[in-house]
Amino acid sequence: MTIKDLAAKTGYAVGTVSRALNGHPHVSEKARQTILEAAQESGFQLNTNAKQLKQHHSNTILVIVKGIGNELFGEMVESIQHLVAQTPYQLAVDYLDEDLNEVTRAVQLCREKKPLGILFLGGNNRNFSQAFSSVEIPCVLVTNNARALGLKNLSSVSTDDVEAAREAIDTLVEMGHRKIAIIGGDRAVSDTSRLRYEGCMESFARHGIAFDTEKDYQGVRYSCLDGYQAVRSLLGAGRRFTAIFATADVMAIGAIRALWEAGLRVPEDVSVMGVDGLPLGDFLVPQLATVRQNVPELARRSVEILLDAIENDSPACHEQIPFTIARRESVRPISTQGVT
Amino acid sequence: MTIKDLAAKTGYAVGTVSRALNGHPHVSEKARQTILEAAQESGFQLNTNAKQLKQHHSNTILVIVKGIGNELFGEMVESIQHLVAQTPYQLAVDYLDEDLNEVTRAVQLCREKKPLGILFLGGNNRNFSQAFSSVEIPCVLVTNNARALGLKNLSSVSTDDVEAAREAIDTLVEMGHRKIAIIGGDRAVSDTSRLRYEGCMESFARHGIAFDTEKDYQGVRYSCLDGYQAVRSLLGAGRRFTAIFATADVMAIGAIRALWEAGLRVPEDVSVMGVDGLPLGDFLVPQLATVRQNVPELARRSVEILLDAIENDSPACHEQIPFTIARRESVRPISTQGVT
DNA sequence: TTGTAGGCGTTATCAT
DNA sequence: ATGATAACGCCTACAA
Repeated sequence: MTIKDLAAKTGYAVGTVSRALNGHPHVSEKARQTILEAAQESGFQLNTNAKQLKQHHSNTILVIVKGIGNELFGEMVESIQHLVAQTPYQLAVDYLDEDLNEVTRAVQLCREKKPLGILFLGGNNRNFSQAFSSVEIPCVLVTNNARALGLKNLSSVSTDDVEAAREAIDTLVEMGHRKIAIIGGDRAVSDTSRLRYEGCMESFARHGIAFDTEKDYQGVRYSCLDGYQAVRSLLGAGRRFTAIFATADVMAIGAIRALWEAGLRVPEDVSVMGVDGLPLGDFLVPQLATVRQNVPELARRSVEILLDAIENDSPACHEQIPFTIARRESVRPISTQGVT
Repeated sequence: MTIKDLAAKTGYAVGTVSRALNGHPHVSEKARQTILEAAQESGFQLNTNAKQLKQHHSNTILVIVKGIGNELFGEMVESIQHLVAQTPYQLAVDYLDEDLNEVTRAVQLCREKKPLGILFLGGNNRNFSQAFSSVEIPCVLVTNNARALGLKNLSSVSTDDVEAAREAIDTLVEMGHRKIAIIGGDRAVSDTSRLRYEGCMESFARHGIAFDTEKDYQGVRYSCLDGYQAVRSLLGAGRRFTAIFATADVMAIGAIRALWEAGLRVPEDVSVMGVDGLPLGDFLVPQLATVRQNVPELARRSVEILLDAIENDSPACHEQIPFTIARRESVRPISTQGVT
């Protein structure tokens, strides 16, 4: 069943059928009716390949999600769908494995889908500096700050990672903690991990707290298991602390379990704070203290900035969205004395 | 940059270039070298639209995942990728919202990608009985038993939901529990929910335990929040029980939180068992008892059955993969006396 | 408003 | 082994 068959069936020419099907102007109401009806009845659908092959641009906004399994991105996609549904544009979502190159993928999808703009959910600055030059449509990188890249068509909307980590540590310090261990990502690989590490160091410096990165920073992957193992190696190495800052909620969850197995209670013996604000954290016992990213706002500004760039050719800009520190049950104030 | 440009550049004809690029036979070693090199150098990539438009079948195996956010499927996709990587076939993964129709999508993707076969991760039997007839390639539905549908080209690999639920309840009963509440899905909507409910009832019947579905079965959605709310309404309605069986781990997590807020400890006051075997469950305090689905095996058999159907035209078959009951910290035996 | 025809980039079928 | 050429299904000028 092709557009030709539909043409034959309705007595119109393929051109008219195409126009009717795509809601283009210059089609009589009668023709539109007849054609749409026939299409409906026969279950006809346009062949995307032929369509995209021919079209020089669609009216699609593309979302490239890096890393399925990242719950935060799941929420964000929902928000984005909501927002874009209120515009004349279509949304296409593409999920990519964590370890694949999102920019390479974008280049490919640009040729295939010819989107109006791209929203990257997650990504690595290095990939952008290497391969982004051949992307010419406006894009927004969500989650990372891309200002330093200085790319003309790449905006960014992110949480201030340095500030977020600094405030997390500030909070713990305010509560009386001075011996804090950090479970983060690999700073050599992930921009975010590096920035969060820097934020931690700033806070330590301001408070005159010594921190032994070699011994009290664990650079691991973002998973429960890695958080669990990180705490075990800290404890195994004889490190002692009254608080742990994990730069992702999932790592914090693993950390809590490892502490529990070692006979340490949260928050009685050790306070634990994560980052992200996963919905799951609200249901844990104890509820997980966290640096909560403002997902709806990240989504809203990303879409706004992208649309503005598409419609008004606005130049790239870089925004940071405020976060909030959620002091939940997994942290508690301690007297500065009682350090283990 | 098209295949024509490459032809001009290398001095060969487009036909030769196409063959070389696709690894087809009847291309001289010299031509292959020259062309591949030129393609490499200029970063040329085939246009998927044109390719798929022309091809009458690809060598792709398609995976349609229904419901991002389902961690179990994430694991399964990984296993599948591993397995298919050892075959000459390519894998394409398509993610679909929970509430969209996976069969409609399959029909569309068949026209677009012309895959050799499809693996459905999750799906609704009703959708299959309605719209599957126009799919003609071999398919495997993973997670649901599709035997009853009697479709010639649809196999299935699943966990026996009736049996799984029955054994879960059996386990709780063996531990001395007789007052058990159930948090499940909507039996009118989900096949799986209905079967698990039946399994529970079978176990109750065998043990001569009365169960008041109206009051002690909560049909909700599969989320932490729904599990949480379900327990609150149970308690609010004055229901008392020594154990809860939640037909998904995420609901169990929410349930535990609600119990905790009501001053009930797990497992001291109430035992909780889930279904799925999410990796996360291992890191909770208490570790979540669960009916653990055998994900690697589900993946392995699904792929094997699909390949067998593709390569040998084997008829559809329906397998159940054994599960295991993981008695973890969230359940405990009680004396039959001490019912709250 | 409607019809006609050329071409999008590729594969595949012919010859050569 | 290689080259020419006709589709694939659709969009889009342009002509009517």
